[in-house]
Amino acid sequence: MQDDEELEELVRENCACLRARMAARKLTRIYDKALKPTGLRITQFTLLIAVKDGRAKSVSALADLLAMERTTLLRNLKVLEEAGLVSSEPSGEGRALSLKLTASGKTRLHEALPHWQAAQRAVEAELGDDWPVAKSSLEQIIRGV
Amino acid sequence: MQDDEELEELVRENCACLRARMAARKLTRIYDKALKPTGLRITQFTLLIAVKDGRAKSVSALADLLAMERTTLLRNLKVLEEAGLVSSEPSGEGRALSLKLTASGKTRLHEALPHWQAAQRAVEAELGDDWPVAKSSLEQIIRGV
DNA sequence: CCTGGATTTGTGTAGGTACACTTTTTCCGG
DNA sequence: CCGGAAAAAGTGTACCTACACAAATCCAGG
Repeated sequence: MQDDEELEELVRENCACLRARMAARKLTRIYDKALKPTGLRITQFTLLIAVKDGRAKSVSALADLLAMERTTLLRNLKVLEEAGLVSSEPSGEGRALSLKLTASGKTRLHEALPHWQAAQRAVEAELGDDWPVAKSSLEQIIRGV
Repeated sequence: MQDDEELEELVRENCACLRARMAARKLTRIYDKALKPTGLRITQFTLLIAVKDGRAKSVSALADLLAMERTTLLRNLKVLEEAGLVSSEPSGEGRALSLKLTASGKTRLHEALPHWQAAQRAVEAELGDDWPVAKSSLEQIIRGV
């Protein structure tokens, strides 16, 4: 048991979770702003891409792929379904659902891609040579922890 | 169309925002779980520490310090006030509010510190020598972007 | 056939996030 | 002194996040 003041200082100077959340907030604002003209948010945008990709055979599998709690994904998908961008139907395998983009979803995704690219380029330019290092660090956290 | 496929691949393999959000989600689940017995979440915990520290002279200044949108911070503070852990009153300087921990807030923070430390140690152990690098990367994103 | 465990999807509740817009207060130049 | 710019706090709406709990479906052993 050490001094509380010291521990609090340690939290301020070292907390991995605080730092990750701060970084996520900053980046989310940047990407959301860039995607604004398309009416999509970065979460919805990446979700559309993950659904189109189709390598996840169920909502549960997709949640794992996105390091997202399953029920969170369910709520996020609901928004996209109500917007007519994604459709879901029984896949025939177990109780799993099959997800796919609607025509409207494909169009919106197509329109959004350049806006994403602009944000991504701005971020990479800002970070310069440190971006590959940062990317690798983030992926290690995602995989490892 | 083929161009789009390539861009979508780029999003999956490279998006800074997606990676930051995934990392934040993973870490948040770990820290929230560790803090569970205290009834605090990691956001509330770090907010208590930031308030106790007292180097922010207003809610707006505190928001900047935490890379958080001002109105988000307002809502998060409201939860802590209703829980009786934080109190706010006019500071006398401009329209700014003065924030401070209640006795109850100090107690809860004291109880939570060891739980935070356990989570932090686990994460640092998992990342090993890469933790300093990851930390530095996150801080660069927070500052730079 | 059928039951019990494993897998998957769904709901209730609660908190975290932020944009657009508004309201309140202060401060300062004329 | 006064009127407007600047700064700070507050509200409406909508979406993101996740735990606890429940319901539906499938599959293997009896």
